[in-house]
Amino acid sequence: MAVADRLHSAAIHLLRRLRREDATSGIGSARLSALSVLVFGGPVSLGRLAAAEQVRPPTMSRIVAGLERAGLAARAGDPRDGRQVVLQATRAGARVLHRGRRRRIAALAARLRPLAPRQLGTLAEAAELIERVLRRREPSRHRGAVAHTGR
Amino acid sequence: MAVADRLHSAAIHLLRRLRREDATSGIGSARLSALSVLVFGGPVSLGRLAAAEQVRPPTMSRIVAGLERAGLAARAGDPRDGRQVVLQATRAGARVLHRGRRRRIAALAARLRPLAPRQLGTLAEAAELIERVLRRREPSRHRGAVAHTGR
DNA sequence: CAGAATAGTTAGCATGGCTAACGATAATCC
DNA sequence: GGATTATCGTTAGCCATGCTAACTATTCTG
Repeated sequence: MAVADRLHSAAIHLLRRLRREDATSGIGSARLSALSVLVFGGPVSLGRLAAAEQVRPPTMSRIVAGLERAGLAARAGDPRDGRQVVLQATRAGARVLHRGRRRRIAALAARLRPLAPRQLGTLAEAAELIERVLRRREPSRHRGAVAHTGR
Repeated sequence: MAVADRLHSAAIHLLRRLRREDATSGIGSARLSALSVLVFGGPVSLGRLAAAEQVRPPTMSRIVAGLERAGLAARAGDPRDGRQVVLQATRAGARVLHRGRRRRIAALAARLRPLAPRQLGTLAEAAELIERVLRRREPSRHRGAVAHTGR
């Protein structure tokens, strides 16, 4: 479908551009995204965080290691289950998250500024449509433990 | 700006959903994206391709090396300018592109299917707007006569 | 013709995906 | 209770993709 294709390309290029803001904020996109789950969702185990971010546990293990090294998140053992690790954002983590997010949004907003109100409306409507279709259940899949409605 | 925020989130969620499809296509998203420029846009120099893909020349150099190694694109010297390299998709490249794209956007297309034609039009227009604003020069940067390889 | 500008490449670093293999802990099954 | 099995996370090692700095080769310019 041509629309799916163009939308796909546009999303790739959009996020690729915003990556540059990440570089100046000193935190990569995977860390920023995981951190946002911790800040807005509260403490969670590593496995659940990996599932929420749709990555494998080893990947999340390394992302968390980076966050910990930077003092943005902390690990704690679960007293009831010694295998699990409970992750939580630190105060500095919350601060950095909000700052990085603002920076990305500001960069995008600057580019949208020359658009006409009608065009902005089109973008807003498109964003709404995208979120809506993504919220639907996976086509031709079981109604299992998917959840992850996004943030 | 609220629109920027919503668009940002929508793009993140969209690509996160599609990331899994990448793995099965046998070609990474950067290569797929660059290859698509070659297939649909025809022969082009490396620098222009890098600009179109919003990455730096060394990055594109390596992406092209991968495409070449896989037999999906070919380099040729520009007879008029010995510094430039002209890139072109091979037949195999075009074949792989179409197959990969189909696979990559299959999930998205399935999700868009229930939308009304007018809504699909909104999404197409939004994609076009995004690509356009991304191609503008950086706002609030000094306007040297650089033009950055133009477009 | 000498020097500046331009196009690509190479080298090296960081991030972020993955699988396979390995503990360590918990749950289950005689 | 002890052996087996299942689950959780980490480690090791692979590959892709971003970047800057520094280099070569070519072209343009003064």
